[in-house]
Amino acid sequence: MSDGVTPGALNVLRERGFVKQCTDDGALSDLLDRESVSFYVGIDPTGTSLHVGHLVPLYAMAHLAAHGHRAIVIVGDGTARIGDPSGKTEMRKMVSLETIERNAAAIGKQIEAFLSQRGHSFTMVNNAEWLADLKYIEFLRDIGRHFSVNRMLGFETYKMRLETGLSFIEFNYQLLQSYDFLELYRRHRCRLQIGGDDQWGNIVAGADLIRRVEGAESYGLTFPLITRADGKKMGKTEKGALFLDPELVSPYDFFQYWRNVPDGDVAGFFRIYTFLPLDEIEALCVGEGAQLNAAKERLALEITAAVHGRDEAERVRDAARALFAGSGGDESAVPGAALPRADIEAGIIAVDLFVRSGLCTSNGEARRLITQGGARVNDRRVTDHDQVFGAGDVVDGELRLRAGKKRHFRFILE
RNA sequence: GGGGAGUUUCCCGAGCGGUCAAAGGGGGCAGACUGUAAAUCUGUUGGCUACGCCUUCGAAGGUUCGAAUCCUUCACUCCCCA
Repeated sequence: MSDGVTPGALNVLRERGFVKQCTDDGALSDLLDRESVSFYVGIDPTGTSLHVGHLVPLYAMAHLAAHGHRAIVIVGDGTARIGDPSGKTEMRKMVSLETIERNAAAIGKQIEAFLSQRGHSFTMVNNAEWLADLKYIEFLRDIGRHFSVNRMLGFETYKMRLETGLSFIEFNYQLLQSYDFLELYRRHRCRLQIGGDDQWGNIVAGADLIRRVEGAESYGLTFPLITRADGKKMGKTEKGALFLDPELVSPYDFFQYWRNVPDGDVAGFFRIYTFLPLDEIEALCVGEGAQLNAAKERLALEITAAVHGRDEAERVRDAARALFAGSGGDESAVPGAALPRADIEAGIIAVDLFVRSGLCTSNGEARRLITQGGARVNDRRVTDHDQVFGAGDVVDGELRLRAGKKRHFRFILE
């Protein structure tokens, strides 16, 4: 019996909708109730920032940590050099070593920021530690012999790739990930691996390997693939993925993404992407119409707080309110940029203004926006492409642009 | 190694010597409606110093007054045979 363990961890995950598949529900539940368990999740360092897709494992980690279990994260340095074919229809691009290292460091920081907010910590390991110096012959003899090609070919992920082509290097990914699990078991007594459902095959293979080599039980648990009620891709915006890095996606835009989620997703997203107690979630989501709309604001607030901090979340929430409800509150969190005083005094025509703000990507687009009546400056519709804005249009040191109903931008005079 | 099919604008997918910035669908954007939702309807959707010009149809050359469309070479993908 270890100290600090709160029972019911698996149950919490299940109730909140984190569990898609589990290798042995009962046994894992018992284990988690009995002792502090080291568990791991692997994250591919394919970019400089995590995106909302990574939020599910992050929340799962936080829940498990809250129950006294210890998180290990592999930002797959060694495996990233191969690329996991699971769920992919095409071979993944290989990335350079330096890129991987830089990405891994950035991602580590984000995980750290997320977990530390709730007082949790985690261990980050680099699987290059044991993968880099593997000897091929030894690996084949000690590890490879436990894998049946026949069985692997039966896995859905490989079957799919057999149609389109699967290179040998990718076919080995499962062995390496299994070996990771084994090494973590040896080094940290890691008994549980969690991951997306596309990882099921790899996770099970790892647990099998540990049983064969070490004669020990270990477990795997996968999360469901999160989809949206409207069929849009989760976390995808016009501009691309919804990243956690505020440099890539402003907290305001991050907030707005959740604020505009389809009705049918609200309750489910509350359970996965917030830490609110279930009864509170239920109470928030009972209504429809205006009530549900209000619940969305809360949803957006909570998620933004978990990622960017409470203060920032409230700031952007207030800004959004000011913009949409016209309550005239603090709008400082609305995305904007500085505008040199001299520029505005010289006068800027409408088209240029919108392009410069980034609200439109080309003059043509700006003209179209104006023609279609979607362009506003200081809440007045712009009707002429060449309308000139000058110092006299500056209100409270700002020029406020709007494209359509939802996209806002502030030019701040300096 | 041999034979066949293919690579088109954000995606899918027509086009097969001029009338092609390239049909249609999806997606995006805007308008109406609304709850900052969904559904629906309408418009729009390469760029520009804009009745004209420039860039785009895997890459590079060539034929032609003129090419996404024809020829040559290269790259990649898929299929069949070994």
